[in-house]
Amino acid sequence: MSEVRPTRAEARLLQIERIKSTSRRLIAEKGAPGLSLREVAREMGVVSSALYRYFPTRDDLLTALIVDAYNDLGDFAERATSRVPRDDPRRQLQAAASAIRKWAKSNPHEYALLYGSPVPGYEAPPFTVEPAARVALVLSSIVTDAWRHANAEGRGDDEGEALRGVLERRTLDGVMPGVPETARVLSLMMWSQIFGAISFELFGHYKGTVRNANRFFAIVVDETANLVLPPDRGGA
Amino acid sequence: MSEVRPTRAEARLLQIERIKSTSRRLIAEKGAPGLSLREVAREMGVVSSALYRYFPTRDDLLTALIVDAYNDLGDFAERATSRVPRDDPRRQLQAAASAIRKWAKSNPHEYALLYGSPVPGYEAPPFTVEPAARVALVLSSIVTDAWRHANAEGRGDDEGEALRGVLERRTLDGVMPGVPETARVLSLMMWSQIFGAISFELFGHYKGTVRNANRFFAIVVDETANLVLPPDRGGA
DNA sequence: TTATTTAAGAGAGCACTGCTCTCGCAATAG
DNA sequence: CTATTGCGAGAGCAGTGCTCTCTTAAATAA
Repeated sequence: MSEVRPTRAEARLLQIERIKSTSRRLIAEKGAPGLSLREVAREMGVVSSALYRYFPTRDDLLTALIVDAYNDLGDFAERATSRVPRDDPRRQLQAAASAIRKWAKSNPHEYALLYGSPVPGYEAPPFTVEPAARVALVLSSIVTDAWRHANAEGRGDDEGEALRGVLERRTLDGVMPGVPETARVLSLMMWSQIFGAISFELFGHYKGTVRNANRFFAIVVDETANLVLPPDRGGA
Repeated sequence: MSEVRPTRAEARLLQIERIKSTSRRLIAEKGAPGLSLREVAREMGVVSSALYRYFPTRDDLLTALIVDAYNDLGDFAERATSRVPRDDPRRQLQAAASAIRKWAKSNPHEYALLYGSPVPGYEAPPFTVEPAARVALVLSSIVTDAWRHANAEGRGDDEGEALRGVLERRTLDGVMPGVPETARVLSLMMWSQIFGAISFELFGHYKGTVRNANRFFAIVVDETANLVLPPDRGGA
């Protein structure tokens, strides 16, 4: 009979989920900085102090939402990538980038929470790092796979030599094995380029200059793909 | 004798300047979202309601600070560019980009105010557009000058043909006359690339991947310069 | 100069915020 | 059955943006 009425632990998880979902709703309406615990409580028909049983502070609630959002975006990008055949890394990059942009445009306030100004004084807890890295992982593994299958070489090893010390070794050796140093550096560049373009579009900086944002973004992704992908031999 | 004691209009401008400078100081310490009118007033030894004689609302004060910051950044980038000989557009781009990055790292909270998440519900007043465009103008005129002096052609006109309709015509025709459509599009790409890289660095997204941010940024700028500058004929 | 209009700061007050604390009630554990 | 623990309610504190009224002083008009 412990199923008709939820046990205490179940009820707790359920309530946490309810808090997060109404918070997400309010953020979608008014943005994350304006999220008010009291309003969340009001929406739930509960008094504000009750929320502190679940999240000791407003920042903790925001952190939980950030982690969820990172995972949501990561899932979305992963699924979009996996729908493209592995032997077409260029189209995989396009799919991943488009998915990221689509997610951003569907969840602009959550995107701003992840990639906009960090809250001053807010230090991201360590457990947010891994979910945050998932999107970057999607992009970097496309590049890694492409190089693995191409068996090609970088732009010249003297250039690779000149890049010694630019990147952290330990983190990237595990993620992008066998990729020439040049392509690794350019992958990070691609990463910030994609998010930079999305942020500029979403935050209104393109107003007055870019007319067709879809096509502009496609060009941006294609150009950066030229930089990071191995030179194809005879392909289309 | 109307100089020992300032006239009313002078005193007003002086007080406005005092409000903005203490606001800037507080923003530098705690970030723009946490800026409190009451704290500004307290710091000035004045009661909070007095500030409303000068700025009808908190957003208006922030807008004034944003305009000042855009102009400050624009000046800074312009001066840095002008210190480089006109016949070396690559070094001009590097100088401009480095200046932007330096300004951002010296004024991180103001940078976040300009290029981070827009305040939800905050619509940038029209008079902020021109100061905001100044930095972009610095970059685009370097590219424009380079193409003018090179007298070169784009990457092929079929490609330029394919780009029809991507950009707004009127605004860009006045700013980048004589530059092939491809280079125009890539200039906007460079713009968002530079700011994307700076934002990622400043907002902590490179933690764990980029080790030497200075060198990484130099590489990013150099690579984007390859895209936007006309192919040089025989130069170093 | 005198009278009048105008600008500016002081201070009280309203509705809101995050957060703390105490108090009861109900579900769980021993 | 009793003791413990978890949770919601409610009051309260210090802070916020913003409005309103009152008083004083400066600029302007007569």
